[in-house]
Amino acid sequence: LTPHPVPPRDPEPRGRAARQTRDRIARAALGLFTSRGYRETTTPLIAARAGVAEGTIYRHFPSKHELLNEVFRAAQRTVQEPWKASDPERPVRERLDAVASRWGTLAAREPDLIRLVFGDRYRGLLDGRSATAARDFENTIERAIAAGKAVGDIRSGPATLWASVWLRVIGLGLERIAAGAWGPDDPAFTLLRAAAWDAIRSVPLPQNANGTTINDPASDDSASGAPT
Amino acid sequence: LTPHPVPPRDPEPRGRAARQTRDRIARAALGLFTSRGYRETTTPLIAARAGVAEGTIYRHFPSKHELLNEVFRAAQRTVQEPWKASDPERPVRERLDAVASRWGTLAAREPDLIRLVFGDRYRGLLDGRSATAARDFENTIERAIAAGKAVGDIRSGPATLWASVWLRVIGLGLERIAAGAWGPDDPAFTLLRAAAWDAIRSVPLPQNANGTTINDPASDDSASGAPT
Amino acid sequence: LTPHPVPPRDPEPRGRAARQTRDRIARAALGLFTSRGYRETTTPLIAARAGVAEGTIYRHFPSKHELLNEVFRAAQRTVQEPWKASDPERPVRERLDAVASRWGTLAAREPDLIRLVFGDRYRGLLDGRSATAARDFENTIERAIAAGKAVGDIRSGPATLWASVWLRVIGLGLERIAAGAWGPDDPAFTLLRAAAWDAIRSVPLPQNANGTTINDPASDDSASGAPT
Amino acid sequence: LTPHPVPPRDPEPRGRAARQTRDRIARAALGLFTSRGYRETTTPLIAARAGVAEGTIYRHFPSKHELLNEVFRAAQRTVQEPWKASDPERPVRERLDAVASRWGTLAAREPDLIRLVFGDRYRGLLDGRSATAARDFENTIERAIAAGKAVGDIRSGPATLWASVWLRVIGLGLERIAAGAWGPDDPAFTLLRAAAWDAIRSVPLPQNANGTTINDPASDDSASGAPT
DNA sequence: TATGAATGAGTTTTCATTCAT
DNA sequence: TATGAATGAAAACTCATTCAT
Repeated sequence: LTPHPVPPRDPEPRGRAARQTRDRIARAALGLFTSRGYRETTTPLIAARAGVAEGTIYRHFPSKHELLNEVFRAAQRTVQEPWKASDPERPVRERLDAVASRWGTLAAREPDLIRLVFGDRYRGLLDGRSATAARDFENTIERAIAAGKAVGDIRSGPATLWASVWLRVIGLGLERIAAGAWGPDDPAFTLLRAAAWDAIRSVPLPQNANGTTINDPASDDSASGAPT
Repeated sequence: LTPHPVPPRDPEPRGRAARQTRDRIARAALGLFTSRGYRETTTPLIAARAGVAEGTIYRHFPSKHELLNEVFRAAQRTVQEPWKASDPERPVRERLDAVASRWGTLAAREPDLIRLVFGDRYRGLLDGRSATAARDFENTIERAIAAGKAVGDIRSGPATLWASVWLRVIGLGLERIAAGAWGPDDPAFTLLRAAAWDAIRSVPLPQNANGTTINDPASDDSASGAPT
Repeated sequence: LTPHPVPPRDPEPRGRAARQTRDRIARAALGLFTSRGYRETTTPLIAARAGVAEGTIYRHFPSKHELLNEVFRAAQRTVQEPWKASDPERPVRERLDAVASRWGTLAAREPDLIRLVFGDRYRGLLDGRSATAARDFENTIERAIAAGKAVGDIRSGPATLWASVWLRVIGLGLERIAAGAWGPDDPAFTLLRAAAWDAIRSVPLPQNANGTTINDPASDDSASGAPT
Repeated sequence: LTPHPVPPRDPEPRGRAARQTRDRIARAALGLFTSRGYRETTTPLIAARAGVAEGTIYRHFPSKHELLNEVFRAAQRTVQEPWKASDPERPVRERLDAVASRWGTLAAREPDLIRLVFGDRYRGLLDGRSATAARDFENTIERAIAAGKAVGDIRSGPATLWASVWLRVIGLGLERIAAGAWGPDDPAFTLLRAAAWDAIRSVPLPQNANGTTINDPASDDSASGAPT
C-alpha cells in the first residue's frame, strides 16, 4: 500500500554539523542536570546553554527524559572504561585501587560525568536500559569482589553489600574532586581509598599467641594509608 | 532594619485541632516526598492524602518549599535524639555503634523520616536553616570523631572526612532497613556497622614479633563482624 | 498504608458556581468546535470565549479531547429526546417526519448542537463511549426502519443503508436551518423531509392498466409529500 | 493593479523529473490528508511518504495549505470529467445515473481522490479558488437538474436543493466504495442510485380513478430499483 | 534542484498559590 | 479556621517554514 516503506518517524540527523549540535545539547544537559537536578532543568535552559533553539533539542532527542538517559549511558560507558582496562589477573585490592585512582583523574577532568553516574538522585529517573547498564556494571565489580572473597581478601558477608559500600565511599571522594575541593592526587583521596578498602577487606583477626593471624594471610597492611 | 517587627501576615493556627491538621499535612507530605520526590509531589496530592482541602495547606505552611524544610528539620531533630541520648563518656566506637543501632530501629519504625534525612536527593532543595541544621549535626559527630582521633581510636586524616564516610556507610544500611529489605536487627546490619567502623578506625599496624600492634592500643577486634 | 483512601485525582467541582463555569466552558467549546473545527480551536480561544483562565478548563475537563467528547455526548442526548418522545405505535413515516420536524426547531434554537451531532467531520475524534452512543442511536432508527420495511413501507435493500440515507438528507436541511438560511418551518424543509422519505420508502411500481401495482401492495402513495 | 506582472519569487521547477517529484508529493499528500486529516498530516510525514526531503515540498508548493488546495482542485477536475463526458442531450435521470456509475468506478480506483472531493471535512480549509471550483461544479449539476425540472422530471422546489440532496446520497455510496465496503458494481450501489433519484424526481401523484397521474407525465418508473 | 538542520511561535497541560465564601 | 474554585505563569513538546550548502 505504501510504495515507499515508511522510514523511522524522526530520522536523527547524520551530518557532522548535526553531530556537533547534538553534542552541544548533550553537554549542556549534562551540566544542568548535575547542578540543578532533572526537574529543575528546563528545556529553555538547556537550549540557551547549548546555544540552540528549543525545538532543536527535539530533532536530536525524542524527549527530555530520553536525553537524560542517553547522557547517562554515555557517562556510564566512560566510567566503565578504567575498569575494563584494569588487569583481571591482579588481586582485587589493586584493581579497585587502580580504578578508583583513574576515576579521580576523570572526576577532575569531567566532573559532571562523574556526578551523573555516582549521584544517587537520578536512579528513579532511569529507564530500563540505563538501569540495566548501571546494574550490570555494579555486578561486574561485585563479581570481582566475590572472587576476592573466595581467596580470603574480602570480609565475610554478601559481596553485593561490599560492592555497594566500596562504591559509596569512593563516590564520596569523587564528589569532592568533582566539586574542586580536592585535586585528583590529593592525599585525602589516597586516605579515602585506603578507608574504602579497609571497610570491605578481610579483617585481621585476633592474633594468636605466636603473632600470626587466622584466615587473612594476605593482610595487606601497607595499604592502610600513611599513619598520622 | 525594621525597628518594629514585621507583623505576621497570617498568624498560624494555634488550637489543638489546628495542630492535628498541621501534623496530618506534614505526615502526608513526608510520605509523598520520600516516595515520589519533591517535584513529583503535588499540593493536590498532599491535600488528598492529608484529607484536607488544598487551601488548608497554606494556612499551616507558607509554601510547599517551606513545608519540605519544616518536615526535614523535624525529621532531623528526631534523628539527632539517639545521639544526644548517648553517653559522651564512652569511647567513640561504642557511641557510634549505639547510635547506628538505634537508627536501625527508627528506620524500621519511621522509614520515611530516615529516607528524608539520609537521602542525598533533597540536598539541593534545602534552605539555609535546614542546611545549617544538617551541617550542625554532622559537625557534632565530627567532633566526637576528632576526639576519638585524639585518643588514637580513629585513623589519621581529616575527622570531617571520616564523619562523612561513616555516615554514608551507615546510611546504606538504614536505607535497606527503610526499604524493608532488612529487619532492624539483621545480621547484615551488624556486619555493616563493623565495616563502617573499620573504614574510619585507626588501623592495626603490622604486628611486631611479640604480637602487639603499634599505635592502636584500643584495637577492639570484637568489632569485626562475625567471621564466616 | 494510606490512612485515608486516595480520592479520585481531580475531584470535579461540585458547587453551583462551579457548574456554571463548567457550562460556560462547554458552550464556548461547542461553538468553536462547530465553527472552526476541533484542531483549529485552541484552548486559549475556548478560555477567552468562556471568560475564564486557560487553567480553569482543566479543573472541569481532563483534556481538550475529553471536553469534545463530553460536549458531543450531551448534544447527542438532546438530539435523541425527540425520538424517544415519539410514539412507537405510529407508522415509520409519521415518526420520522415528526422527529425531523422537532429537530428543525432544535436546529433553530441550538444550531451548534445540531452541527456537532450531524456533522461528519467529528467522527474520527470520538472516543469509544461517544462512538457507541452515536451508533446506538443510529441503530434505534435503523430498527424502526427495518420494522417499517417488514410491513412494506420501506424500499427493499438494507435498512442500515436507508437509515443513513434518511439521516443524511435530513441533516442537509438541519444544517441550512442551523446556518440561518432557513427558518425551522421553512417550506423547503417540508419539501426536503418529503424527499428524504421518498428516497427510502417502498416505491410505487409501474401501474397496470387497472391501476394496481405489482409486488408492492403496501404502496402508500399518500406518503409522498405535498404535490407541486 | 500592478502594471508589470509581479515576478515569481521562486519559479517552480519545470523539468520532467521535477514534475514527477511534484506528483509524488501530491499523491503522498492526498493519501495522508484523506486518511489522517489535514492537521494530523505533518510535512515530515508527507516528505517521508513521497521519498523526498522536507524542504523539497516547498520547491513545488508554497505552503502546506496551498498543497491541500492544489490537490483538491486536481481531484475536483478528475471528478468533473465523467460529467463533462456525459451527453447533455439525454434526460437528466440518465445523465445523473451514468455519472454516478462512473464515479463508482473511480471510487474503486482512486478512493482518496473521491474522499477528498466528497468529504465534508475539508470544506473549512479550502481557499477561495477551490471553493469557487467546487461551487461551480455543483452549479453545473444544478443547471441540469433545473432543466430537468423544466420538463417535469424533477420534483418541485429549488433545484439547488435537489442537487445537494442527490450529491449527498450518491456521496454516501461513493464513500462505501472508497472504503472497500462495496465493489463499484455492488447491487447496493444500484439501489442507492435509484433512491437518490427518487428523492429528487417528480413524484407520482395519487392515481385518479382511471389510473392516470397528474402533473407527472414523465414518471419514469423503470428507475425504481430492483424489488427484493 | 534538492537537501536536511535549524528555527520559534504556538500547542496542550500542570500546579503552586490566592481569595471570596 | 477551612474550603475549593479560579488563576496564570511556565512546562514539555510539535511542526510549518526557511536557508545555507
